[in-house]
Amino acid sequence: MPSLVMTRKAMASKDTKSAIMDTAQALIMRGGANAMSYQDISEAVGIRKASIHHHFPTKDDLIEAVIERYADYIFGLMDEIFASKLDPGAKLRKYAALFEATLSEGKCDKACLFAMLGAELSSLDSPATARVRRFYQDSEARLARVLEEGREKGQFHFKGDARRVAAMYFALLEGGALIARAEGGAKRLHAMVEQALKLLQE
Amino acid sequence: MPSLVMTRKAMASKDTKSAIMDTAQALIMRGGANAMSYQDISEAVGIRKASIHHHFPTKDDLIEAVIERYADYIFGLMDEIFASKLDPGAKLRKYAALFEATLSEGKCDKACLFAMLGAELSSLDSPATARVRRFYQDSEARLARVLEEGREKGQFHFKGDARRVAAMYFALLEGGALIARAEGGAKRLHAMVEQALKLLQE
DNA sequence: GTCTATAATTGGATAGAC
DNA sequence: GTCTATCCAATTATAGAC
Repeated sequence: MPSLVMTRKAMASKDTKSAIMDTAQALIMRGGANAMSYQDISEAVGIRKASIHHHFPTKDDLIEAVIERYADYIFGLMDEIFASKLDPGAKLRKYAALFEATLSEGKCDKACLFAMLGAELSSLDSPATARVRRFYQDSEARLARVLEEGREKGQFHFKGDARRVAAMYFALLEGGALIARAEGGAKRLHAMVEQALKLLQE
Repeated sequence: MPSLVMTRKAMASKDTKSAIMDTAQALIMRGGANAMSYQDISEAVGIRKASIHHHFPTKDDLIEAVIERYADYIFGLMDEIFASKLDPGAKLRKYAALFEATLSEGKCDKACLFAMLGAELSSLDSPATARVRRFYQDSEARLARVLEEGREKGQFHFKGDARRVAAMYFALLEGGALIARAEGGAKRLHAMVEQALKLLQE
């Protein structure tokens, strides 16, 4: 079941650098960048704090590397789903399923990396801030295309700019995952998504 | 213009304790609890770090006090809006306007306190975690009542459980505020809200 | 209730041996 | 590329004078 986290196979720590990034990513998705420390990573990966600095001189370097890799991974998945032969509704569901699957993994404690960083925007350096902004833009642009496609095919019924509906759906997923983490988990998020799609399709 | 932040009048630091809480709340709404320190508060309020400990022995005590006060304040506003003579659609808009106004204040850097804490759930102590959960539940329960009212009056058109739609609308607001902070601000969040209401009303 | 002073810990980061 | 050792700054928190 694909999720926002790379699969075991894809993340199977081939090298130390990847292992560090995998751990950092998991920690950020759990508690945010401010709650992620070199000490935590050190213990999880099994190397010393100083060794991490060899791969990522500063914490901002590490965050940036994780961000970049995550964005590439997500947009890869998104493009695959959205370019498929599925009908528009199924595409939106499959995309949402990534968020749901992330909540299902482990202890239901991970949300989208960019939802976490969005909350911590004020502590991020300016390249990271810009990257977060771009992730939101690019996600919404892709969603807007699928929504427009669905409207043209008569599957979705809404008035106005598809980009607005895209922004709505995206905010629902990012916010919904954060909220569902507190209670209900994947099932709860799924219910929100289905409700939104019902409104779009009737 | 009322927002999620207490108005100047209501928060005008009558006493040091309130001033500390006001500052702590603002800092959490900006960058989260992990990014809020006694040092920051000390500088903003104009007292020494040690003095803060006299009012709030531990950081968790401070967070809990802020949480409790904030929840009371928000539910006070919500109940006032939802008990008014406004039609259901107007009630939902007025509630959303609180989130929008929060983004408009100052540097567009504040989101709902509980959106921030939701992201940092894993670093919170268990009373705080429980309080976050309850805030989500209680918010959704109130929204569900208004949605049901709107459906009965024929203003809203949706199928299924009103609580699901409530969860959707709430997630949209909490997530939308986080995202709109990165770009677009209040106007952007407003567009998402209007789009959601359009889907509900047509 | 506020201050000075200080403890105890942790965080990010560097130098240099192996 | 990893380690030990160390540094410096920032936190949370306490003790005790005023």
